[in-house]
Amino acid sequence: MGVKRPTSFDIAALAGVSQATVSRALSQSPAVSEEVRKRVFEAAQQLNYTVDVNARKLRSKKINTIAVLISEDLDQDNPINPFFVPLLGAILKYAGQKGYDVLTSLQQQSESWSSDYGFARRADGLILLGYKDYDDYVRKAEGLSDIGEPWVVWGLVQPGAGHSVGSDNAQGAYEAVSHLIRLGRRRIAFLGEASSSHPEFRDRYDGYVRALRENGLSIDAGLLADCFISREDGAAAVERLLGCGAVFDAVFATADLPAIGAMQALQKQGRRVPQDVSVIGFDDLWAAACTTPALSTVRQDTTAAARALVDALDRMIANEPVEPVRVPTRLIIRESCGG
Amino acid sequence: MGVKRPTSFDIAALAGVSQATVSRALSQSPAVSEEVRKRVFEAAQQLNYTVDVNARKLRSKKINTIAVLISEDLDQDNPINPFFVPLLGAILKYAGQKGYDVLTSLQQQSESWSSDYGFARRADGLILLGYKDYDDYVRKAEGLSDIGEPWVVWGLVQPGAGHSVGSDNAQGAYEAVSHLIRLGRRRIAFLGEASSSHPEFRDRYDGYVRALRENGLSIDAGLLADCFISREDGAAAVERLLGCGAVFDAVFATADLPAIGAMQALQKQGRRVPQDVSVIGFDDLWAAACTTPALSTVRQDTTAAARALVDALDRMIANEPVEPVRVPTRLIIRESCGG
DNA sequence: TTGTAGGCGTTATCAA
DNA sequence: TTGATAACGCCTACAA
Repeated sequence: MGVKRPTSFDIAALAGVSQATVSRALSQSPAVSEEVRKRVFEAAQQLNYTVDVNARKLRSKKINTIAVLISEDLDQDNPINPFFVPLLGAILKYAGQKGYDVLTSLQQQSESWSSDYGFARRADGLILLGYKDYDDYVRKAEGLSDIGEPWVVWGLVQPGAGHSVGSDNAQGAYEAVSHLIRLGRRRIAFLGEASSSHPEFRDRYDGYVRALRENGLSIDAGLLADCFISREDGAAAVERLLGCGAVFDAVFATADLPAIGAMQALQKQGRRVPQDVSVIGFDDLWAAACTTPALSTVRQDTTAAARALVDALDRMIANEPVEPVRVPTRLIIRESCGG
Repeated sequence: MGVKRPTSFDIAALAGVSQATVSRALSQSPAVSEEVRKRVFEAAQQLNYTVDVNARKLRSKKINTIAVLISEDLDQDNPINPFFVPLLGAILKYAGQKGYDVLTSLQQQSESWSSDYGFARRADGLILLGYKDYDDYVRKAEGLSDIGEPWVVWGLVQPGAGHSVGSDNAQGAYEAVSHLIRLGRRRIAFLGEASSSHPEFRDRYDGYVRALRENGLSIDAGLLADCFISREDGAAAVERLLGCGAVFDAVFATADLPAIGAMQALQKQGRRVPQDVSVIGFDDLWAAACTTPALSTVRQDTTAAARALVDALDRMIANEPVEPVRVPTRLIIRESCGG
């Protein structure tokens, strides 16, 4: 209890060198002899010394910290997009390997990202996951760019915007829907939101359309069900479709949660999955393997995504040019689509 | 780009006061007139000024940061105990409300917690989630206590150890098993690990035993299946039981994941859940509502847990006495246990 | 290769 | 209530 923390001067005294040499030795400077370095390390170990990161950050202006801002509320009563979870995990892991500390913050309401993180010298750069309000997001992001604060956003792969990393949503959707068609499905419902305020979902819709077109199938507006990313949304969307008397033999949902809700609703209405209706989701949450039947889905590669995000941020921090990254997806076939 | 960051001296000049006054005004010191405070805030706003947190931490010795150390690897290929996820979320949320920054780290291997976080002045205190190796954990934790570093651990409610918060595991298990008995189940299999290196599971086992005893049922060693917390473990455990010809009409698993695996294995063997076998899990992961049948389970209250963890740490940081906390659980009845 | 000395941007201790 | 002034613990020219 109450151990007084040693400083680099204490180490210097013990090792019989100057404080500056201690600093150099501990920060791996090449300009220090092997013999001295060893003495310094021993002294440090003996006194249980560790560099005070705050003094270091203040003096060196290198923060060595990444902030991950999640724009949703994450807890038991108010869960976030569960896809962010493995993504956050992968970011923590990879950033840690690269020597970054990671500060994670749930963005409750409109705070100012730039003053809270950039100007406050809390982090070298920001990774943004999710955006409740797209316009608000854009405004804040511009604020970041204005002050030259490095940031990367997940999901929106905009041509020209260097600071974005996302899955190849159109291609992933295209492959999923093509697979359904190959299985003989012809009337494929789309569960999702095609509004412009969520470009990722828009891209998935485009992939859906392309797959249909290339196979000579037309888009039936009666098979498009607006739906966001909760299980309840998916169930409600299916019930709406059935209520309107829509006829379909497959469902493609833009996320796993609504896909699961859709399966549950179908089964409640006596439709068999996959015999009567095939279902494919998007994300590959771990729970996709827990449903009955197990859910086929388009897997987003969170490990690759995390690497791309952190690497991009790294380069921006180092003032190097950055290209947008499109992470490939992979179709995971389980039981829910048959075949 | 490259905007030069203003310092408190710039604010002082603009507001026509001394730098010290700026500091006092911005840190809500009572010793500053309303009129001056207002001028200072306006100047700060005008120059887009924010306190440099590193300088503040260095000088004040208050870090205002909590570190959450998760002793498991968290990503797509190597998922952690999914229960930690909403818990982490709730911690992020509550700690954020209390004004703490939260640093999260996946502990890959044996690092020294004390030097990395305490002595390095990275965080005021640590919250520990999970422990791969119990003995290693104990050793490191003792290292923390030796240097007077505040820390709280989730899960192990040890009498006497002030720094622990956990669910009331024994009571939760007791209620679940009692419910099964009330439903007429008599041969209740236990899926879990009763080893001493995981006291939480041990407590759940004790609850199981107490419920049986109080109802005049005896413990049948043939119904105890060793199993850790993955879905595969649960499925394997059930297959082992069936393979041995064990007869049972209910399964209580110490976590949701093995409970889900158990249900899948049972169904694959042609046993109906809940008609032939009732199943109850532990945790109430969100996926519990996605299975068929939906999984009954013992819910751990992550919101309350997060509050207890952060509050306890808070008090330890302030050098106040801390009691161990036992967070109540709640039995959630869905379809998998019948009735 | 090492030492000296100055400063990073605050907060805290004095006087005034 | 405010203003000088001295730390906080380290990094980094610059000089030796």
